[in-house]
Amino acid sequence: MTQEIGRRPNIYDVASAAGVSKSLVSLVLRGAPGVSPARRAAVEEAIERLNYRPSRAAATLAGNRSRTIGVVLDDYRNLWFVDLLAGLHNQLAPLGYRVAVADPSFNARLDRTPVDGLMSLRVDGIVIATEPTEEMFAAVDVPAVVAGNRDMAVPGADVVANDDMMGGRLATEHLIGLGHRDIGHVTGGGGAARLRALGYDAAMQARGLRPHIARGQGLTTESDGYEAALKLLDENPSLTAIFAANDTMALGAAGAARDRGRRIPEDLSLIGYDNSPLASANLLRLTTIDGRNAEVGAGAARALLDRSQDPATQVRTVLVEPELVIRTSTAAR
Amino acid sequence: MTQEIGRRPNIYDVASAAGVSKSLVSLVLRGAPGVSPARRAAVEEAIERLNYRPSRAAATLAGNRSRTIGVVLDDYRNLWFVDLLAGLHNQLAPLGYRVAVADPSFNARLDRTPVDGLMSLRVDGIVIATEPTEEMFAAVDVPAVVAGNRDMAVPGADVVANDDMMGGRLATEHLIGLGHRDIGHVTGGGGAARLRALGYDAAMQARGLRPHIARGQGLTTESDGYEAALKLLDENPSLTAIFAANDTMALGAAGAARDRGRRIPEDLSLIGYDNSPLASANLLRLTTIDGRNAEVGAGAARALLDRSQDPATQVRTVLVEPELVIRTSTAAR
DNA sequence: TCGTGTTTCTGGAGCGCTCCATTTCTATCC
DNA sequence: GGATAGAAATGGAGCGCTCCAGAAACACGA
Repeated sequence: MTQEIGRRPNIYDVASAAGVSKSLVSLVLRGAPGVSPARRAAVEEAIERLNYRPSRAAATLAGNRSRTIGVVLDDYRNLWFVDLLAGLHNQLAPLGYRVAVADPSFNARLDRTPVDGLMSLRVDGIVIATEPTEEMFAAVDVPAVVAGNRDMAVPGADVVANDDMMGGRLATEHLIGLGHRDIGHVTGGGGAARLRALGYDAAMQARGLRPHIARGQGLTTESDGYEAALKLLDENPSLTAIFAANDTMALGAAGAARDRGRRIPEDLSLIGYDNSPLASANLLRLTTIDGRNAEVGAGAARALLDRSQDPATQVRTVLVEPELVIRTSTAAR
Repeated sequence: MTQEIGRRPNIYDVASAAGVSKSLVSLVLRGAPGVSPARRAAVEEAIERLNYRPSRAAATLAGNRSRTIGVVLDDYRNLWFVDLLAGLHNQLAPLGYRVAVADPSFNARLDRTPVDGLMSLRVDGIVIATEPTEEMFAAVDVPAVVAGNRDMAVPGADVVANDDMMGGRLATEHLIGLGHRDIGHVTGGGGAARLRALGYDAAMQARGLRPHIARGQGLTTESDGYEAALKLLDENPSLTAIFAANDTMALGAAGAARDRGRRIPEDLSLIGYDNSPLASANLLRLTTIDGRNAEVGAGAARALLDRSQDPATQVRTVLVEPELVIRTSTAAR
């Protein structure tokens, strides 16, 4: 009650306002069991009245853990991460964990990678939702999961991803099933794209069809998709279908088709990958592969929690089965 | 050097490894001036050797500030925030500030809004990049800026936004300049959309043209744009141009045009707003208004810094002038 | 009433830094 | 060489919590 003005209330102020000890306030804040309803209510009332906000810095320092999971993203423009985050959050929030997002621009002084920044935050686990590098893992001493990318094996890190190769096969077989024989593939940089291309190739070979693969200058952006699709259409005018390594590239491919006077799906079937918000847009109504990223996120969360319980558990690779989502960008030949 | 194994190194470990005091290590960590090059190098070498990562929790607690700016986002799918974040980051990073992103799902136990979570982080300033609510500001006692939205006046918060009304006028005048007279507008929920609609209306009235405005069920998503554009096209078949309140809605409108057999730009000119990554996609090549969100982000950063220097400065509203970006989705009538 | 076990509550120590007042070192000039 | 000023480096206090061992309160049967 002797709280000076101008100072933020702390746990002691709440305690004396509620007539309990600071430890009891701490228990209420953490939602611990074994607190009598009467006192819990008194503390909550005091929190409300004083407009108290707990200090996460103090909680992290004292508890030696932050109850936070760090996620490393690469590019906000590729929307596949949206479901990933949702899946992570849904699993983690009920257990009192928060999610902190770091992107590559996150780097501060003396940080080499975004992972360093997360380690400074003392996150209790890390989800790498981008192409991992050796460097990133140099300093990680908390459970780590690589999500959405099983190309690079990172020592000690679990992997949760959708089965990109299977997805590539699924997409290609869908086109073959529609009667297409001249099917091109637009690929890009990175491990996921490589696996999807492998799936495409396997499906084509299995039917004795000749694969046509093209990629752009960059990684997997819209303009890379545009560029690669143009190449494909110009070099193989008989192409009747294109499988793009992701929805963003499929958007680029759709642009290329338009510029070459090919209507979708009448003259050219187009299939993407990710089932991102873009794919459901009315302009595209893109048939795509749903990598079930919310599942991937949930799996990453579970892997992290399991490993923080028992750090010695064998490193696992969890593959989520992708699903074909049929819209109207693909049609029978 | 007597660092127990298994324990994370702290500032004392670094100090004794480098043969200096913990205070000197702290100075090096913060990049403070007045440290001799020799000792700085020794400390940095020790940091490297011990693989030391500073604890942000301890730094925040001891310094009573986090050197972090919190940003409240609403929807990752609307990509206008990408440039906003970049602008913020560019201004803030050189000064040693970091950016922490909170979205509405951020809410933890006892948090009413994402702002509460940021206050618990002890952020030094807050950028609201979504529709602000009264509730959000109840507990804010750090400098706050509303970015990209000047509809709702929040007591004590600066506002940095692009001039949505002027942008709406710009877009409409561009269409009028191309010879269009029957111009529809696709709008949505929220203050920015309202102002853009006002600009549209003003420009139409100024030329004695009759405005046609439609909106969808929801806010400003692709499907809202689709729905509203269909309404517009069906009710006013003579329409030759549509101005959509943002690029995402313009994508929806493009879908509606396609479904009604209207080619863009031959049969229908289409203009969006935001100059988001979507607008530059080859399929759309969307003429749009660039709200210069990087500028808005930079302005928000400056406002925050100014106000943290002098909390008493008059509340300001900074309007960034939007620019017309002409691509190929608009054409002369 | 007392003892015993269980639930609920408490005070002290300490997490790893920053800040600040003070001390130590270095350079310069007479 | 000694005085002085400025630059560089230091040690102590304290930020607001969590954790833990133990105390207090309560429940219930003998």
